[in-house]
Amino acid sequence: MILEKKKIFNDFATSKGLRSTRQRDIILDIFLSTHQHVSVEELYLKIKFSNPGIGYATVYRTLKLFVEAGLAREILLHDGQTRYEHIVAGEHHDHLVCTGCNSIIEFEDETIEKLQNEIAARHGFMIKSHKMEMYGLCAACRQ
Amino acid sequence: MILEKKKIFNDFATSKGLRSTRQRDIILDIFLSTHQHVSVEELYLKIKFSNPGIGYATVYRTLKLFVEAGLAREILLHDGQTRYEHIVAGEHHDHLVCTGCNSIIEFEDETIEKLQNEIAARHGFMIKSHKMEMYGLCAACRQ
DNA sequence: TTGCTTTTGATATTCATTTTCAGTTACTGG
DNA sequence: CCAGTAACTGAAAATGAATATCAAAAGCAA
Ligand SMILES: [Mn+2]
Ligand SMILES: [Mn+2]
Ligand SMILES: [Zn+2]
Ligand SMILES: [Zn+2]
Repeated sequence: MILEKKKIFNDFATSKGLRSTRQRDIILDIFLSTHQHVSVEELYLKIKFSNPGIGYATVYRTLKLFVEAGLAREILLHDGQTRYEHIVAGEHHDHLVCTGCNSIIEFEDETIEKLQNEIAARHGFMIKSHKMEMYGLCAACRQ
Repeated sequence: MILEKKKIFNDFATSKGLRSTRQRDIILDIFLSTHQHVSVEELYLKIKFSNPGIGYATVYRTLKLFVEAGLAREILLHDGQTRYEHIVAGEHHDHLVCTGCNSIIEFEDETIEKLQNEIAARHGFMIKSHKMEMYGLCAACRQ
């Protein structure tokens, strides 16, 4: 799994003529070791802990490369922090975001995805990406 | 329609103990005269034109009041600008956003809304709001 | 190694939005 | 109608996430 993702990134880097650097390896390792929906800040702090030398800008730059490489997806919720999550091949999900405890529930719904495509088709629109988020209170936060 | 919205805001203001000010009246008038999806910047410039004295902060503050009053909805697309649109009672729509020409197509889909509620219910989640946007190219921009 | 190019990290900058605060204005009740 | 008081305003400063800058460092091909 992890080796596979590293290979994907290396192949991407090669095809783009990017150099192999210690920083990118470290950032990828640590990104792959995180759970879903890490903010840049969180990831930066985690990296900083074991690798104090790595700069903020490099983390930002590298995460964008992961997105380009198809390893990560950018998640913009309503807290002004960009988050990243792992892309699992052939899988897509959307989010229920609890405004009480900031937890995120993931869900998949084939029917909705299909309806989205129909709506787009009806308007002659070509979808490149979509976002669907529901904000509210999770079971625990409803007391 | 416009008078009705003004009444909604006045009632809201009264219920909250807010004072009636010239600035809020002007900003509401001009907001009501705009079309969908105005950015704060756009609205500010429009206001500035006829009322040079009104400050940026007041526009920001007042738009948030409109949201609270149920007159406006905040729209966060992915261009770093917060936009506001009019809320029409008993109506809800989502957006197709063209990344080519920045146009926005609105659509309603009862089935999707129903499915969203079912998903939320299944997770014991209480929805307060949701956002659904599809990004891509509109018919014109596909050439 | 050499030489060239990319990459990095510290720092400065940007840009939307929020906060601050002193002066102004709206309401209350006498 | 006025005075007192609390809310409101606008200019400017502050914030905070993200990006740009640029000199030094590192990767790579020969
Ligand atoms: Mn997710
Ligand atoms: Mn709309
Ligand atoms: Zn919760
Ligand atoms: Zn278009």
